[in-house]
Amino acid sequence: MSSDVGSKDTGKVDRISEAEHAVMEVLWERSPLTAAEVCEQVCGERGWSLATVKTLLSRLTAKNAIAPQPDGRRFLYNPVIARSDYVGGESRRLVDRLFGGRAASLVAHLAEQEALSEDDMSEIEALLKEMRK
Amino acid sequence: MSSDVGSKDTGKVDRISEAEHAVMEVLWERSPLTAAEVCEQVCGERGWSLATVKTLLSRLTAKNAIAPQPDGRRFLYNPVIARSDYVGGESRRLVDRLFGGRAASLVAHLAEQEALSEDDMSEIEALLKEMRK
DNA sequence: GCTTCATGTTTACAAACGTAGTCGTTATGA
DNA sequence: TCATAACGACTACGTTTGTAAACATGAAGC
Repeated sequence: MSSDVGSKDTGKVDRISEAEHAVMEVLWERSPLTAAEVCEQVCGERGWSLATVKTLLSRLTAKNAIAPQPDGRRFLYNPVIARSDYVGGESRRLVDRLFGGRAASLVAHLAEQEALSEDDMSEIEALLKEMRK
Repeated sequence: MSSDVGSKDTGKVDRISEAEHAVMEVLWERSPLTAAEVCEQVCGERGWSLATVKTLLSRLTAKNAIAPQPDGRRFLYNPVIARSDYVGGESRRLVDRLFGGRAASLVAHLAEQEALSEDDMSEIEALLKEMRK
């Protein structure tokens, strides 16, 4: 599949930038989509032009984050990496970088900063209780 | 206090990049420090030259993240922004961007990904219990 | 057939970033 | 007094990112 011997096609995905991430969110929400359809979802919100979306789709394709599937004249774009993988990776990066890899420290910090509402806390407690057994 | 009328000195701090953050960590650990001293702490670890550290210190100063305090021929650098503020900001950004602002979702995700050890979970539970009343 | 529209590809360009070298100046030891 | 080392300031340069225009090409209506 997709031979092309000699091209560097490690299955490894590059880091996704902020703008690129906005496009990924659209595709995670619903896919496959055309460039125009992606634009419909984000161009308004971010004040982008279709050209911008096209560029981002190209870059994401180059980064192996999405896969263009030919559909006549155009392409339909599909996410290649799962949202949960991305989210997990980013979360881990943050925890590693800022909390020495200790996830509990992150929660502690959020709690101290009052970043956690009473509801959040109950929810987390319930979650943990569930996890535990 | 640092009059200098006319210069754009909003107390607002710019976003700190990854490399810059490494320097901040050193200064948060101990300060004030000279450029050479900062280098002693990170140049080995990151394979940087002293020149690189000097550049980063300049940029951080321009971003109002640190404040150079004259000491004869040289400067001693101090963090201006608190580590907890930075950490809080970054955490919030992540939660907003990836979890729709719901911190509990982040914790849920970490839990599902087995990113939380048994110890982490106990620790968090204890923390929450403490917080609650 | 020819104009027009949609679409991917190429090129552009400024700002931010990572990484570092050079320059000018002053303290300092010989 | 003179060479040298230590510093901050300035300059440099390739890459990534944000944002988009120009271009080529094929589809589609007229």
